[in-house]
Amino acid sequence: MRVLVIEDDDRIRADIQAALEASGYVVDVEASGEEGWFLGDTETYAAVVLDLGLPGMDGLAILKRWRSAGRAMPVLILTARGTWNERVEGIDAGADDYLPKPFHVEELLARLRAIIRRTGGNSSSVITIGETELDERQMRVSVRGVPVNLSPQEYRLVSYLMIHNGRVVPQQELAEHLQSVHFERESNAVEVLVARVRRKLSSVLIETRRGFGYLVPDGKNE
Amino acid sequence: MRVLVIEDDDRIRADIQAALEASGYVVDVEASGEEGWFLGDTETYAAVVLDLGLPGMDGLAILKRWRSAGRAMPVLILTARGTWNERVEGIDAGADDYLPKPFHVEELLARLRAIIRRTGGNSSSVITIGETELDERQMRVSVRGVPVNLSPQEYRLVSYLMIHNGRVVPQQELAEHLQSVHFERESNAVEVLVARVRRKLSSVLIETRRGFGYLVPDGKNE
DNA sequence: AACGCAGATGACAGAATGCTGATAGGGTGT
DNA sequence: ACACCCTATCAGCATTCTGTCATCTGCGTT
Repeated sequence: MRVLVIEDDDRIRADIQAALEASGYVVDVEASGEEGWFLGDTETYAAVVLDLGLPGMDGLAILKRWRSAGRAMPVLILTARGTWNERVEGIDAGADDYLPKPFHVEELLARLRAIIRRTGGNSSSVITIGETELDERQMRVSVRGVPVNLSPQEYRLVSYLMIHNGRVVPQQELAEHLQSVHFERESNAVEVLVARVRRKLSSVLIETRRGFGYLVPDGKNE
Repeated sequence: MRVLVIEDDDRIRADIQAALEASGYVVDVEASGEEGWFLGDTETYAAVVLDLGLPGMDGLAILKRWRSAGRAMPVLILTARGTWNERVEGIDAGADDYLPKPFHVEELLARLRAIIRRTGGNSSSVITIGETELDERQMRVSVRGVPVNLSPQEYRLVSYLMIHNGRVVPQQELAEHLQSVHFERESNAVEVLVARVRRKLSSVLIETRRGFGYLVPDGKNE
């Protein structure tokens, strides 16, 4: 389950990212409104957490541009100004829910789950690439219909790569997403992880792009 | 049987809550319209008691949003203004019954029983997964037809997992739902609870997703 | 063909996670 | 006051996870 977070406050953004990742989401974060808009316009997300008080392009403007371009993913709006008017404005612009700051991360998680469920995030939570299937709701990976027992880190790796299928993901990015505080210097933890996953999946799902990163090929010609 | 009460008057709310709990319902109370809407939208209730004269989001607006989002639980409307017009409006918005203030708690109980009975015959109150059966109306869990004696906490755990079957539920979320507030990561209460439930059910209903949470697999019938 | 280096693999140990039985405090009904 | 059930906590145990190291492998360049 991939979620986009657009929030300029470093602290809040980090908090949200940590909480979402702890809940098993794959998180893209963005501080700038422009970059955020671009990502939401071009990538596919299960949901978006959108701050209204952004420098540059305003949150509401972003939302309106998405909606008028036909992007229908559920959007949860954050704002410091908790006025009723603003809430109405947000809903009118096409927001699915609204959360005034300050908020508890737990509430953010609950509301996010709610809007994802409401917009049918259930049905579209299975990604199939070749013989490998990823069920995000059950957090389960199967090859030829047989469930594979993956450790948390292994699952995160596979889901991240499969969700970003068709794109070369740099090792650096993977390492950051796996966020294990431990690796500092020249660690080959990612490589070890990839090896473990490959053995368990016994398939050619993950390709190596020497010098660049890893790639799960596009699943669109099936 | 879980019931949601949305009413801003403290006195009335407390009265209703006391009466309902005395009748064996599990009651969530909420004074704010927004929070109430959110709960009704995200949680599962056997019925809702909804006051119309709420500050913030109006009762009718709440009801309409639920209905247009497909939430079908029976709703009993309360109002101080006992006009015929308003009654029609409420019914149009999707209310199942209407009770003008002031009222006797006995009448509230009777009408609540009535609308629950009326809409409760539907199949959605029984969930079967494998050999395990959850009857939400009777708040009873059976394995191979044999009723299992569960404590309140145990029942909440099982019902929550079964209602959310097919989805990995994080320990954190479970702990919150069991709403014993003093949960930190320093407690393994959830694990203990799961262990007890497993022993009582003597079945493999609840799977562990190490590092993520617990999962009751899909029952293929939803 | 040789070489250098990014990546792959196997082994290992400390850490993390979950399970279980025992215990005790709290609440309820008698 | 007493007995009983429920439930939170603790401690110990078993298992799994995961980063690191040492050592290969093989790709791509020279």
